[in-house]
Amino acid sequence: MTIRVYNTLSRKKEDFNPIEPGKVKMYVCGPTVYDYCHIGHARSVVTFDVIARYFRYRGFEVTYVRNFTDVDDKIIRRANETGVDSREISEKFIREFYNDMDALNVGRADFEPKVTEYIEEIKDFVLKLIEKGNAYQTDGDVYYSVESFKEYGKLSGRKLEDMEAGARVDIDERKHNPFDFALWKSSKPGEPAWDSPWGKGRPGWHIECSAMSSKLLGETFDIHGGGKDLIFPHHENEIAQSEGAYEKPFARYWMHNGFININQEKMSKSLGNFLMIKDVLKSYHPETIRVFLLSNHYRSPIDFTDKAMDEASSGLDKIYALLERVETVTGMSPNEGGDPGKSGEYWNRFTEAMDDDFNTAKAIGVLFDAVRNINRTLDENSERLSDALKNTVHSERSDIVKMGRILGIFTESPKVYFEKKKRQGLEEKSIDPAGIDQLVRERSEARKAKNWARADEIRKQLEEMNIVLEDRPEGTVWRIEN
RNA sequence: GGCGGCAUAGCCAAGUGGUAAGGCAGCGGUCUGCAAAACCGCUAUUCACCAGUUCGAAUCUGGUUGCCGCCUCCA
Repeated sequence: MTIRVYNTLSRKKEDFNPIEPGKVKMYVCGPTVYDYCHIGHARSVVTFDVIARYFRYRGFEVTYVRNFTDVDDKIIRRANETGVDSREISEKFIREFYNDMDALNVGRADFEPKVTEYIEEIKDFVLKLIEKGNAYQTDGDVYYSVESFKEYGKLSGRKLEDMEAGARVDIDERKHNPFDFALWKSSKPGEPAWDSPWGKGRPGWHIECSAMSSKLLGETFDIHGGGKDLIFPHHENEIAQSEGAYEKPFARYWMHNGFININQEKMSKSLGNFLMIKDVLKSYHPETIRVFLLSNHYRSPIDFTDKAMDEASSGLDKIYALLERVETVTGMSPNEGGDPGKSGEYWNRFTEAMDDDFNTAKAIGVLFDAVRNINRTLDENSERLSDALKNTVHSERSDIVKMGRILGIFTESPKVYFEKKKRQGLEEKSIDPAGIDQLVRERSEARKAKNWARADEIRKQLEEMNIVLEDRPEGTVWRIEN
């Protein structure tokens, strides 16, 4: 079974055929580090994290590159606004990026290049484009001539003529065509600058990805990804640069993730509704965020709402509860299972879903099917679980754990997961757990004495505090409702 | 103005020619002192609307309506 990938370039799903059999080389545009990461960054990074994980589990040798843009107008602007050195700003927000992404259990890419580390390569690239007649110098700036690349617009489906009609483009007399873009920008005093044949300056926005990808992955590589908004102009311009310079296809498959809305509104500066990852993490378990993100197909828009997050949270609780149940009933240790050699029915269905353009939404449906099936088996055999059924349960649980490894969830033991969740809920609602425990003890005494009236009274009292009790054979446990 | 996307039950959502996954919520049941959790059953003869292609369409074609994105260095 081959993996199918939706290619923005052809606007179709295609069979994935790597350049080198068994190897995947992918480049994903990372953040410009001038602020904290918002939930939209999380979607992009988590999406491609899962894709890279899945390729690896499917036996591919993956080389994954995700860059940091650490020289950029926005960083400089932030530096000017705050009086902080631009280098300090970029370093700070790279640290913050790692804080957020580590929390979200995002794996590191194989290469995480920064623009400032590739200045020489970038200058060479610009020189090459000038030599080939794709770029021209004017004052201390170098521009790419879009008219020199006859396929300009092939990714975004635009034509230069069409765009000129209604677009609002800055009129710059020095440009041959309004859509020409900067490869190298001369610097003002105090701005980050490097010596170059064109004077002191810095790279333009698009050139870094062309330069770094060719250095790390080659002139042609398999997958190039990023957010939908990057299709134009960023990725269009990368194609113009790289194919202009090397005269061969740049990336074979272009993958773009959709956007996140907040309560049906686009995140925007004017609305001031940018939702930062670090803030979402205050209210929700990181795996809840992953489940939320992966519950929709990566190309569809998704709407971030408290309700959607609560639903994701309930779903995750249900699965962790099942894992805990299996652990209790069969004595299977928390991290046991996930044997890659063995594959059960659910695992097979899961890979079918993932093979189809990484359909994590469908894959999560399979996950819930597996959960229900194990619960059913355990319910129907609550008296005694035969060895044969025990093996079935083990195998199905093993499938679930394997799926979790791809999706980047179930990394905690159920016990720790529920404890963490409880702690977070207590903090948010400022509830004192000792008081709850006291009431629960009192209720247990009442129950022992068959004083049901008192027991129910306490249950009711706790219910009003959003505390739900569960009387299990081994004792009463409580949890906070969302 | 140009380009593109989307419209599936109360809500979220998968499904690109073969007769509607899954989750949340709701109702009924099993279990329970009562609950909770779990499980079982029920909840879209129907996929925005109209026409067409086809033995057969949510899925393809044309049109209509509605929503959204990009064309502003916002993932």
